[in-house]
Amino acid sequence: MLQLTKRTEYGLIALVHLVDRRDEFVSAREIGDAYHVPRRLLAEVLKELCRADLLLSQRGANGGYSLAREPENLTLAEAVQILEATPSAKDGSTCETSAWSSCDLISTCPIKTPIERLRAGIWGLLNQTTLRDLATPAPVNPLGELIESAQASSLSARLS
Amino acid sequence: MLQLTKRTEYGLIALVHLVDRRDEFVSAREIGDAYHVPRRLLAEVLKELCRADLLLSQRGANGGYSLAREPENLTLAEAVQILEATPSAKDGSTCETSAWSSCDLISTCPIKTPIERLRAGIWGLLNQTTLRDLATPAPVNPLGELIESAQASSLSARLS
DNA sequence: CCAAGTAGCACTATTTTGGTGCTATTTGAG
DNA sequence: CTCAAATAGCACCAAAATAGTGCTACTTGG
Repeated sequence: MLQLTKRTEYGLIALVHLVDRRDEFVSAREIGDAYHVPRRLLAEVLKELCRADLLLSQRGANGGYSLAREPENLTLAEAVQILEATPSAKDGSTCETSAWSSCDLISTCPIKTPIERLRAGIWGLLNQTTLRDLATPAPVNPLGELIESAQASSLSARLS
Repeated sequence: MLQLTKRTEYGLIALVHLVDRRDEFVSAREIGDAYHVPRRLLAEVLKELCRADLLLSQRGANGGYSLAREPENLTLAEAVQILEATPSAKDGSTCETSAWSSCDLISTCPIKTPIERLRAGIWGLLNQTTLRDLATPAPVNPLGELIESAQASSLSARLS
């Protein structure tokens, strides 16, 4: 099931924040304070991202988190897949068979139900968009174009 | 909050089903039976779509539902917005100020938080895709291209 | 040694979701 | 005229998901 939850929101905020601080370890406290996000919950999300090897962690004083990869080759698909994962579905085996994993979605890809096509489309968007795209305000990325079109069509929709 | 729920799934299934039955009234029973969807729940969803003027309804024997518009000019954005609407947020005033309405999303469109950009991107995709696109198996539509890219990238992801 | 961190897990209150019950109304057909 | 098959409109419930917190253990720089 596609869900963009607070966990995802906090996780993406943190990831974007870390883009500007490469080769540095940033604490959960700092990020939480910067965006007025519940510190403890954010910490929990960061731990998840760390377990999934999207982040590196440094324990102890002056510790914190840092991107484990260049923002250019970290797709939102990866991040969202981790952030939206149900805590119950963390056993690795059922993780891959969930409705949201790319594999079963694609393996049955003469797609049947409409919602599966829609999910696949959104998945494609997430796969095309990197953390760099998300962090860059310029509209020269997949997200940018789709945001443009959202603007246009919503404007016409307001007139109906 | 973006959520693709069962309601949305059932609603989209029904809408697609109705594409092939223009100028005809199809009962909730028929659709429910055809896709093994709980009849009562589907009926509830169809009523919602009807209240939102996406469907026309005919009461009484031989009654049912029919598309109120050509599939070409019914965007998924509209459908999803209605189907995902919380029953509590059905008061029309707060409906427009929810995080998911296009208007407030766009009005503040020097977008701030990452998740808002992401939501706008998904919204753009939904705005570009019509019910016709969803009903058409051919990949000559926005969804199709993104599904292609989902296939490609998931394949490469499997190798990592 | 200690303060500031992360690691890990369990737990709770609230909200959301999926689904059902019930009654009223409409309408075509026998 | 009556009945069966529909939609219309609520209200309701159980189960699941979500957001958030508590607590303890471990690590590490100063």
